[in-house]
Amino acid sequence: MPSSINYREFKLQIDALRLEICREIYRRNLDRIQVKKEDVAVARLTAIFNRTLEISNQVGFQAMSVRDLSERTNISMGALYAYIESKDKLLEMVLCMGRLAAARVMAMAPLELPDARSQLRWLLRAHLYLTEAMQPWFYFSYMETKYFDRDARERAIEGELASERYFSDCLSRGMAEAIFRPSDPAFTAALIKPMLQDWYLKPWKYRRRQIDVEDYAEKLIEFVETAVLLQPAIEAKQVSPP
Amino acid sequence: MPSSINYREFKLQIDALRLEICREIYRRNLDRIQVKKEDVAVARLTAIFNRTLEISNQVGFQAMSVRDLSERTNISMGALYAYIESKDKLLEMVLCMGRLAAARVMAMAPLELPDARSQLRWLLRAHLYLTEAMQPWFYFSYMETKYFDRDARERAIEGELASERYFSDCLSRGMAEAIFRPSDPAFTAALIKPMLQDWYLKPWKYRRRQIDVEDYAEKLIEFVETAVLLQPAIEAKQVSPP
DNA sequence: GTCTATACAACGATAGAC
DNA sequence: GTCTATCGTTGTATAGAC
Repeated sequence: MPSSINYREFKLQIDALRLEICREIYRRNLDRIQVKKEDVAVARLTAIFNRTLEISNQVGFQAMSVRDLSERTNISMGALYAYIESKDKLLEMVLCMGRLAAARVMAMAPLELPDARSQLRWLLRAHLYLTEAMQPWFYFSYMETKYFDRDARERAIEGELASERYFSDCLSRGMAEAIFRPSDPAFTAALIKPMLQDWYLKPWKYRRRQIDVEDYAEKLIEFVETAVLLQPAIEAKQVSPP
Repeated sequence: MPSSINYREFKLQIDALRLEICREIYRRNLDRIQVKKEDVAVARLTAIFNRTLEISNQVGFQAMSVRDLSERTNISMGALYAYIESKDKLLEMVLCMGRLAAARVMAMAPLELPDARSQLRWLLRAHLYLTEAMQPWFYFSYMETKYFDRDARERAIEGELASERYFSDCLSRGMAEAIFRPSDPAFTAALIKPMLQDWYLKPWKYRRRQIDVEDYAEKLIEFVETAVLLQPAIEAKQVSPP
């Protein structure tokens, strides 16, 4: 992935990735899934995952009955259980799908960025674009974490902390390069995280205000850089009133 | 409330407020509550509300069975229903409690603060202290909003937007006073909000790092002021490595 | 591989004794 | 004002016909 990213291109890569990942999940769970025709199974599994996120993000995973899921996917109760074994295992597979996607995207990072500032920009953009492309999954994961079993909950928390570490490392680097203001990098990273999460947690707010991912990315970068750079950009753009 | 606030004092005021508010909720719902001895009823209602938040924040409001609540409050199913009429009405009362508290606290704001900078500081502190003192309610309200009925959901969203308006107005004021950097005040306010919310949404993270409300308030104020002030404080404190 | 029909547990809520 | 016992409903999951 080039260091300057454009959402449209990014989205194409993600969409390709997703098909691949659903196929991988099917293969990983061959013992639990009764349906043996791979193409049939992968297609229906994908639909099942998407509907699960859809319904859960409206009424919650607990409140989503398997009957609901059966109706919305047009798969009968009996057939559905040939794919998912149980509601708990369904959750497990859905979570696995997002984790795989996130890992693959981070692996797309350019190995060396010239300085901490461009690295910070890349991190912010990549985070926003990924969570935009897979908004339902990230929203789901955030809102349902507390209902997960211990193992899944710990993985989710580890994910949160790991992504903070990317930022905290980048901030340390910028301080070492003497282009970032001295501060507590772990804490600053902890402040940046919720601003990134707001994008996928309250999509209604930004849709209403007609702000898209790229607008959000640009403005967030401006805000964070002003707080973090030793010499923030002088170009103080005058904003016209609404 | 003085313009410089201390959490300990703030907490005392909130605790007094809460008893008052539970009594008011009892009186508002006299027709629905079968128990007529006010002191008995208010005491038990308070316990019911607290346990409801406790259980819901672990397993979710939907998954909390009234039986669970009955066991944890040591009130039998029959008796419980003499207080709450239905699970839905219980939710309504719990939400009402928090809304009343938030409104009363905002009414505590000092009428005139000398400049936008001290107003911004007051707003940040008041928000953090209130949500710390009533963390279970704010966590609950955030996580359960999407399950509310239309009316309650709209109220919750209105609350979010209203609190953003406080910040956006303050930012506009600061720009007019020529002490804040020119920028889009609504968007900056939208970025500040999730940093405030992180405090009550991920208490585990800050407990783990031994950061209390006052630490958080101070550091957040520093971060926001650096991003927002035209001439940020020069005192770039060197942070000793951990 | 998919369907309909059904088993069994847990839910919100209420009746009636005390 | 509080309890125990019970109602009808809805949930997850499965059996067996096709």
